[in-house]
Amino acid sequence: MPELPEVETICAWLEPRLLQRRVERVHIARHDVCTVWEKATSGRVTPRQLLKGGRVVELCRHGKQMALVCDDGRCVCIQLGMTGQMMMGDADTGASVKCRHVHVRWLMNDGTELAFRDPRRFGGITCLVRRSDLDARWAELGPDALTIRVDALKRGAQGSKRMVKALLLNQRVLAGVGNIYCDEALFLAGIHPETRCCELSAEKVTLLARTLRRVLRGAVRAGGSTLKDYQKPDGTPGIFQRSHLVYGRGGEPCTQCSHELVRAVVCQRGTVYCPLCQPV
DNA sequence: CCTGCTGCCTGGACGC
DNA sequence: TGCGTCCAGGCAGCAG
Repeated sequence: MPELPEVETICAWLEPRLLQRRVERVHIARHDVCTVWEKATSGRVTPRQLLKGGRVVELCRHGKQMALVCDDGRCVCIQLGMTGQMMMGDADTGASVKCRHVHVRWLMNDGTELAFRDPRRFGGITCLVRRSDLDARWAELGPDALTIRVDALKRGAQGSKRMVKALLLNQRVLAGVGNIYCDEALFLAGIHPETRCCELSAEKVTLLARTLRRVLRGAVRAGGSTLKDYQKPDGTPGIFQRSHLVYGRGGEPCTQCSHELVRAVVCQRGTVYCPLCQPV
């Protein structure tokens, strides 16, 4: 599932292939995956709202969201949800042509095609009219997790009785962390996922911020984690899944102490941790 | 403010 | 081979 490192990898791959290209045509196979920012559902989204005729001047990311920005300020903000993919290739022979669940295609003026595919449709596309709308949308999220600072994390944790896992997964506190990197960071920081935020020492919060940045940076370097659906826009996988220490390893021995890793449900999410290395 | 629950959605795994 | 069932989980919305 795409979290911050996967989206960052996708953006980095797409940027040189999209910048300065013009969107010649937009094909919308499913209108219901598209919404217009701060507009009540007033009919179907138009190709123009999806950047038709615009020149791409910027690709950016905040947390798990990515956006294409055109020279006239129009933007599309893309959330990949659980199973969303961006595919890019030749408009006639690229992989997306014969794929199911491709909901939107952008045909560029150089004969390439960008496609949004999302079998389970937990993701979606938001159209924005001005570049400043994108800033407004992203201002509702917390700071980007890749560069999270200790004081921002402290503010979220201070005096809060919620569990630290809930804190890390809350995109308004910290943007970009999902279930995988949450569990990985908590393991490496030696923090039990059910620890109440107010019980965390200042040292632990500092360690957690540093660990989050380290885990996410490492995952970006590895091109993200490919479990099932995620792939880079050219179809190649990431390799960070090989580095997972707890995620998907319930029942296996802990890499640090050999004790059996526990799988439990925390915050309604499947959660894996080491009961010895991550004491309550 | 917080937690916990539901619903959205498909594909893969598994049991029979 | 083909059913039925369960599970994965990001996020919005709602009740308590």
